[in-house]
Formats: sequence, structure tokens, C-alpha cells
Amino acid sequence: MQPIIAHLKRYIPLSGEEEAIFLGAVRTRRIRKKQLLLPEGDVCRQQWYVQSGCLYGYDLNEKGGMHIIKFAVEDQWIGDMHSFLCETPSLMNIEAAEASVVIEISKPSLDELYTKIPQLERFGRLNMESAFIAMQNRMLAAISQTAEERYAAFAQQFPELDQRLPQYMIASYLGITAEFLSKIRKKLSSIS
Amino acid sequence: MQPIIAHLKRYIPLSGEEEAIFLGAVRTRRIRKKQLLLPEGDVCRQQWYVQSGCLYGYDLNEKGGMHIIKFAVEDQWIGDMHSFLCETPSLMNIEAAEASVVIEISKPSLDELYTKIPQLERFGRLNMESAFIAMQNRMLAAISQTAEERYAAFAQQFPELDQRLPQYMIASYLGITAEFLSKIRKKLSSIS
DNA sequence: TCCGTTTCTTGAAATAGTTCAACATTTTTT
DNA sequence: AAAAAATGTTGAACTATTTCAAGAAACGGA
Repeated sequence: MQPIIAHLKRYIPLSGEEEAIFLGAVRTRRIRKKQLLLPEGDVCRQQWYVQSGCLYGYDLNEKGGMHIIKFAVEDQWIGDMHSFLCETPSLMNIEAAEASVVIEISKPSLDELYTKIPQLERFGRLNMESAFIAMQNRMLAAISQTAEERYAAFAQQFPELDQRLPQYMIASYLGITAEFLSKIRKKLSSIS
Repeated sequence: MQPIIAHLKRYIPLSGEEEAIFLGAVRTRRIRKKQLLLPEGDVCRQQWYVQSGCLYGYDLNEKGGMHIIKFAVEDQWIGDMHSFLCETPSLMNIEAAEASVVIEISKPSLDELYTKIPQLERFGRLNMESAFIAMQNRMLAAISQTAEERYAAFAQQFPELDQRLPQYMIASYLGITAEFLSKIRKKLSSIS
């Protein structure tokens, strides 16, 4: 079975016919490393389900500094939700950290699917609920923990990402400089 | 019309009968200032819609330090989403910053309402989408801006909250100490 | 394999934010 | 109106984190 169908079925039941409708409304794309799927300023007209590889979304401040808002690896979704829902220019850039395969779904297709397969509303709600909880936890960590605590928690929660992604991206995700993360890693490794 | 019905109707259509079903499933409660609606460790079995007043949710760290996760004023919802959905002990305390009137809805009632009024799924999704976007913006601010920038943005976005809530709560929400916020306010007021 | 590019490390100096303690101000209660 | 409680201010010393600069290591492509 297609990974994305298995993913949907973890939340809601789908008939064979509905699976076909869904698959008819999406498109599979192969993305090369560093390819920019969404540049800041464009309206985000798709959401992407990562079947393999890794995408990330980031914001650039005036000084050109990058802040990673989200990583999406296998079996996760990414897109600029605000831009997508309100059809306003995106504040976030989305690009590939690795060569990836994604399932792309456009807003018109998604709106049509919500009509044809009403239980997708439930999927959308459940999916959004868990994204919200994850974001809230990350926000709480950002306002309440030191950089060292945040990194230790990150490395424990996502050991694979900690290996897989370059240090400067992890630092950006945690809201610290790459240099400081280097020092934190050195300190933690000397302890354990 | 009841404020909560007007609130729902801003997102989805409801028939008179559905309004009655909804109102039959909820309960109005009058809350006094400092009253604790949800203590950390309890399962959060309700969501609260604030009709008037202000509630807030916070986390206490080992040292007893408070970190405010959310304020909810008139026409906003609050609850510990993770605890509510997974029926696990809450990590967050919810209490009243002011005397308030809330509409309380229990999880069994909500589940039943999702069945009886299917378009509530859509409301749930839309509501969760905007909560997610707000949380993501706050997380981004926390990892990318200085305390002064975050406070200036807060005061501009929520001028009323900035007046209405004690400084130590705003500081906690922004992830800084009350003393430092005092210094920031002094500096900003001397500039403008 | 070698070269160029990207990523990581280290230290010193600077800045942002915290802590503590004492006192001032405002709000609430009696 | 006075007393008590809660909230806000200030400065000094401290800690966390950034910035910058220079070099080291790792990686990817001809």
C-alpha cells in the first residue's frame, strides 16, 4: 500500500474507492537536495507529505539569518499553513535538506477532497491537533529552558535527526548559534 | 444570541435545532479570580470557552518558576489539548486571572456533538489551524527575536492585554523575568 | 585523488538576560 | 483610613549566549 494511504488510515477509515479518489488528487514529485519548493513571498498553494528524505521550512530575518521553523522527515507533512489557508504571501521558505520523494496536494484538490471524503475533515483536525501540541511543547521549551536543556531534549527525542542533519540546522531549529551548539555538544560528550 | 453560538457561526452554519443541541451539551460557570480550574496532574476533561474575563494556562518548573503557555480572553478557548485528547495527566495548570464566565464542555459531550453535528469537525479543524498558526508565530519569535523585540510586538498586537494583565504574567508569557521586562518598558517609554 | 566547498571547532571579547536584595508603588481587605 | 498583600523598580554582580576571526575537518564532484 502507498505510504500516504497507510498514513491516512492510521487516523480514519477509507474505502478502496476513496483511496483511489485521494490518489487521483495528488502528485508524486522527486526533489533534489537543496531544491527550493516554496520561496518566501509566494503563496503556498500545496502541502507536501514526505515519503522519503527530509524537507525543512525556515524564515530569513533582515540580516539574512536563518531560523528553522520545521523539519519534515518520512511520514510527515510540511507547508506554510498560514499562507496556504489565507492565500497570502508565505513568510517561510521550504527546501530539501536531502534528496526526497514527496506527495504534493494543491489547495483546490484538498478542498474538493474534503467534500468528497468528509471523514478527511477529521483527519485534518487530528493531524492539526498533534501539530499544535508539538508546536506548543517547542514554544514552551524555547521560553523556559536553557540551550543545553533544549539540545539534550532534542537529541533524546529525535536521535536520528541529531545524526542526520548538519549541526548548523539543528542550532537554527533550537534558536542558538552553530558555534554555541558546538560547545554544548563538547560539554555533553565529555560528561557522558 | 449566546456569544458562543455567534462564535461557532463565524466558522460553520448551524440550524436552530443544532444550536439547541449544542447549548444542551455545555454548562455555564462563573469563576472567581485565582480560582484553579485545572491543576497539573489531573486529566483535563473539559475545554473552556471564555465568555468574559481571562484565564491562563501555565507550567511550573522544578524550582517553582511559572511559564505562561496561554492567555484566553473573551471569545477564546483554553484547555490542555494534550491531556484532553490523550486523557493523560495535565502538565499545565489553568486558572483565572480575573473573575470570569466560561462555557464548559466535557470530552464525552464534545465527542457526542461531533457525531450529532458533523460540521463541528470543520469548526474543530479551523479553530485548531488558527491556534497552530498563532503558536508557530510565537515559537518563531521566541527562537529568533530579542526580549525587547518580542515585548514590542506583544504590546502592539495585544495592547489591551498589555494594560490588563500584571507585568509578571506578561514577562512569564514572553519567557523573561519580570525585572527585565520592567527595564525594557522603561527603555521603550523613554524612546517614544 | 585532489580541489573546492561546506561544515565544525576554539578562544577571546562583547552583549543579553538573570538573580538577588532592598525599597517604592498600587491594590485589596478590614 | 489603615494595614496587609500584591506588584513594580532599581542597581550591582553574575551567567548564558553571541559575535568574530582563524583554522581544522569532512564531503562531493571532476
